[in-house]
Amino acid sequence: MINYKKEISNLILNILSIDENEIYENISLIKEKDKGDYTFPCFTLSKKLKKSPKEISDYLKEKIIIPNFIEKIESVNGYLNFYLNKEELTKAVFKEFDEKGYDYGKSKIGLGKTVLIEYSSPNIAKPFHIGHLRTTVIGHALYNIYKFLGYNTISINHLGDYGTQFGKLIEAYKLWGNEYDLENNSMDQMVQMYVRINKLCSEDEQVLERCRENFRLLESKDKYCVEIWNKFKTLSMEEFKKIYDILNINFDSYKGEASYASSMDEIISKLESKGKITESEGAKIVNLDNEGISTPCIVQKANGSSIYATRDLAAIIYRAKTYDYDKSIYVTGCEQDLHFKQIFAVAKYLDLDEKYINGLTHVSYGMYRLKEGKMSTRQGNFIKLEDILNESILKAKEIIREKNPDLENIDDTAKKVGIGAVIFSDLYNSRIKDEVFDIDTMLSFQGETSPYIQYMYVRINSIIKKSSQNVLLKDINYSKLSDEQTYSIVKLLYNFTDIVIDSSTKNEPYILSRYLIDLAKNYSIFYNQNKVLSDDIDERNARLYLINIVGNVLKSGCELLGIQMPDKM
RNA sequence: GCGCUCGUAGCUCAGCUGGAUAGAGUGUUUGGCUACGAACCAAAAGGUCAGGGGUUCGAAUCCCUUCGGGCGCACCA
Repeated sequence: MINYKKEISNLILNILSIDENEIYENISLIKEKDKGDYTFPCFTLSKKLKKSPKEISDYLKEKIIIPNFIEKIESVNGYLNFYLNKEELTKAVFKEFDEKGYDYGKSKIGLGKTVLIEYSSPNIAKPFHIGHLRTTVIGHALYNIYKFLGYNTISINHLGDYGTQFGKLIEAYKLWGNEYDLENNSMDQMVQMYVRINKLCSEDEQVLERCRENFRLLESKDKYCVEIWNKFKTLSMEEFKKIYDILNINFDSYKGEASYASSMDEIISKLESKGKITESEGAKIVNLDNEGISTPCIVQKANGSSIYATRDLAAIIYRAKTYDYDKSIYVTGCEQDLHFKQIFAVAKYLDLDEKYINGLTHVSYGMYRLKEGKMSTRQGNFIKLEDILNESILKAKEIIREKNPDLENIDDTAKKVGIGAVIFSDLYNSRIKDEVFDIDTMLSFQGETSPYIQYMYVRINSIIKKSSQNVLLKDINYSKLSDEQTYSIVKLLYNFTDIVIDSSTKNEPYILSRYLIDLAKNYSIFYNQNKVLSDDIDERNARLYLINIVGNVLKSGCELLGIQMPDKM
């Protein structure tokens, strides 16, 4: 479709010989109503041209020859405001939809580029709690978004299947293995063991030492330790699969931390050959003062076993070789900010192509906190995600029973609505904000929520169904689409791709979430003021075509967020 | 103590690569279902953009500073 910003900047460039970028960057969308669509503020040119902003904008208004896609230009107090030709814009949007259908909005800007997204990455033998929701839904949304833009996208579940925590579990199993029935309710049992051993560790330093030793044994392939480790791993994966099935998520790779441990020696020797390693209290560390990071990075523990930083470094090398990535995104909580700063800095010393270093991106997000305080698996203080999801589905079911008792396949719909609400509530704000976990907000189905969007979608659906018409582009009489509500919708539809691109460059799904609310809201206003199935055939056709595009964008947008669209609700 | 980060309406948050009168939702008050679904729409009230200073034609947005919250700071991940 036509790029208005670019076209408008060309119009100005034809008159003034000024750096193209300076013009282009200054052109922006107008937020206020009735002031036009795009504006070019002339203030920055004022000094350069030694004229007042108003003189410049007046001059430009006189000089610019108005092309077809512009309706009019106004000069207001130094702002040069452009009003688009509504019919031309509507035609462009409709034509695009006619050509692409459900693929409307898809882009090819990512073609030939590979993006890795590491997300979710739960820890084996620990419950999938509400704190894992953010990485999971943000990562999944980004995965879909990059894919939509044409990137070769690979999702990686970097399972937390290694580390001292397993030494702890092994120790717990040694001590009390016969007290727990791991065959039934395995996750709950494992968690109880984990909480119990952590309590003991905090009371008795010697127990903690034994746990570290267990992990060292595991890493050196001690048969007994490996056996227990595998047992925990298998049981945990079954549990995680249940969650991923509910959320409809698959990963391209489940390669966990353990698989990188064997590369530790290679990393250490490479760093040593560069003279980057120093010993401190028996451990091997990399000093990062030169990188502006005052905390050094430990790459090998005093007892010789590996540490997560080393395994993450090994993963970088592996992924560079295996995937030849252009961008490698890590979706984790902000408490790991320092960790990623450190390993991204150390990675510079590993002889990797600069492309791989520059592509490393940490996408961090704020903490979920409980009203009662911080969540901690170690202390057994957490909310299971599964419980939240089930509660939300149940609530959706109740509301459907009340509002639409005759609906068929209630279960399937309740799932789409209930799960959607949980996902959406997590994707509606910028990542960095801390969130106090509030079940009522999360399970709210009114206002700025996914059920709102879904509701608009199903209403569109039933109108289209009732019309039993398939309107063709050639039958559209554009003069029937000249009202303000329609134009607001058309402009939003035009912006869809830009919104998705913006979400990807900022790695912020909320930009898309808010756009979908905006579109749904504008549709609702339109719906309340205009009868779609009008007696005027032209009007009816035009409106049917319009709302069909709205429905498609709402659906594909929601699917990008990982939210499924019901046909009825 | 040092580093990172956040502070906008009663509450939850947009707006932050500077641009026109700071916006939503929710809650409160009020109005609207015999048009295509009221999980909706309309209206009212609600603001010292944490405080102070600076840069600028112009600051919620950039810089400095104070205060307050969160996170991190060596063998957990």
